[in-house]
Amino acid sequence: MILRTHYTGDVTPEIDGTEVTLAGFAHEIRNLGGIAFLVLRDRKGFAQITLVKKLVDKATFKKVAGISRESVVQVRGMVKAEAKAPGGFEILPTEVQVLNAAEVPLPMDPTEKVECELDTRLDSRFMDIRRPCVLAAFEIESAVLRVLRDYFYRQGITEVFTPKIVAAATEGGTDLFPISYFEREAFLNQSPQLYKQMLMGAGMDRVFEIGPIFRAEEHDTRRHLNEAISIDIEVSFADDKDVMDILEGAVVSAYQYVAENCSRQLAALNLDFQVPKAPFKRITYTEALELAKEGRNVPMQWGDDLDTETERFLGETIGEHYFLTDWPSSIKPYYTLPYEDRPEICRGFDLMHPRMELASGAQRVHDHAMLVERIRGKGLDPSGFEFYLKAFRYGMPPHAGWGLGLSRLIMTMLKLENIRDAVIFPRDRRRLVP
RNA sequence: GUCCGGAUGGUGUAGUGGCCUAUCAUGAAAGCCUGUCGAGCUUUCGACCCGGGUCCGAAUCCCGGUCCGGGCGCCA
Repeated sequence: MILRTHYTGDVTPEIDGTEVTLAGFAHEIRNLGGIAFLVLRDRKGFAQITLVKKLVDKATFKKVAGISRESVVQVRGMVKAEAKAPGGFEILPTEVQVLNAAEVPLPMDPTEKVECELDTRLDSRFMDIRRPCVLAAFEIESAVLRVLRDYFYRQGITEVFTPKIVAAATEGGTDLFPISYFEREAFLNQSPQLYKQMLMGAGMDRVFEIGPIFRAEEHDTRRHLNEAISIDIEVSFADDKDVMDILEGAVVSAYQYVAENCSRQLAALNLDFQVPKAPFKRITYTEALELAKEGRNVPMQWGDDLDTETERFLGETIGEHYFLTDWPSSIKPYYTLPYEDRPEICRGFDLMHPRMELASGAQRVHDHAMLVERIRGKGLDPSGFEFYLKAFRYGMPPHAGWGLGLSRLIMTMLKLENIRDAVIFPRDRRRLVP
């Protein structure tokens, strides 16, 4: 049996006289002597429970006055429209139950009277998420996932899951987490890349996956974590330009849906929310390098990866989402297809937000011989990729795809300072608990 | 990994060799109070990251460690 009839957010002055049962947390208790107020909080807002000493029995008044903050309470009572109360209504209780008392002192203050450091918040994340502005980000994340799935299904893309426990440690340069797999060593996968490409060879034609990726890099920044959720797609008989259109559409749909459906959460975050306009600017790597050289006077060679400072400069200069295209083949992975007439550049692209990279993708190499050659060219041994290469020998359609970091999308969308604010239980170099 | 900064009640902070028996806010405990909405008022409680050193004297200076924040690097 559900222990509430209404969420606080569903109660309005218009239902004056209705009996409701609310359940949630004791946000604050203010006892003024002859009158006491209990503010009950649930995920949709607050409700003021008003106890007038003369009107409620002595035991109830005393019990409410003694409730510790953040205890779980259930309140049955009458809705009364009341201009003096926050939200224009209050609840006159007939019954107040403490379902589970909270210990004191609290590990942090969910009412936000006192600031709290991120590390302290993460140590008590369950309590941190009781704060409306923290909860709002995760509710928006859920909305984004919902609309993206919807967007993919509308385009006839099939949702799949690929393994997170893998044998290959030879995919590329990044560090993998080794794990013990019965009598063998295995690894946590850093990307579904090879698997979603194999599914193109399987004739699934268009697939997407939303799932975790693991990177053992010892990076230590506000925009990297060692466990992240990646939104990946792969599309057959499509090129880089086609999947860039899909990516741009995905990002705009996400913003659009949030703007239309998450006003309460956006208000909790106090955001001035703008939906980006498609089409996004597309500039080539070479153009970006020129722009950076002109604007910043920093020695950068063609073929260097763009450093953080250059990325930031480009972001400030362009000021909105943009694609960086036509990268040097040397700094993109082996599966990125080089231009036929100019093999020094390739059909790889990054989707950039002014603050950081959000996604990267490419038209892929689908020719077996070229793929083997490209793997060798990166100093890797093709024999380690046999399970993958096999799919390229029996009919592999031309294909393209991308991977988008969910938390970075949310972080930039909601102007969060730290990626840890966009992940419920983040995993970084130091944090393994909770 | 590296550079810079930091660690003081449950939480957030003040403090730059003696004035620290450590500031303020929040919190907690007790009391007063009938319209609070960060309620108000009174009383009380609660802290110098760990180890070593310098000094008559260390929260404060030095060394080592641990942890944290920010920048960069790394991030096929």
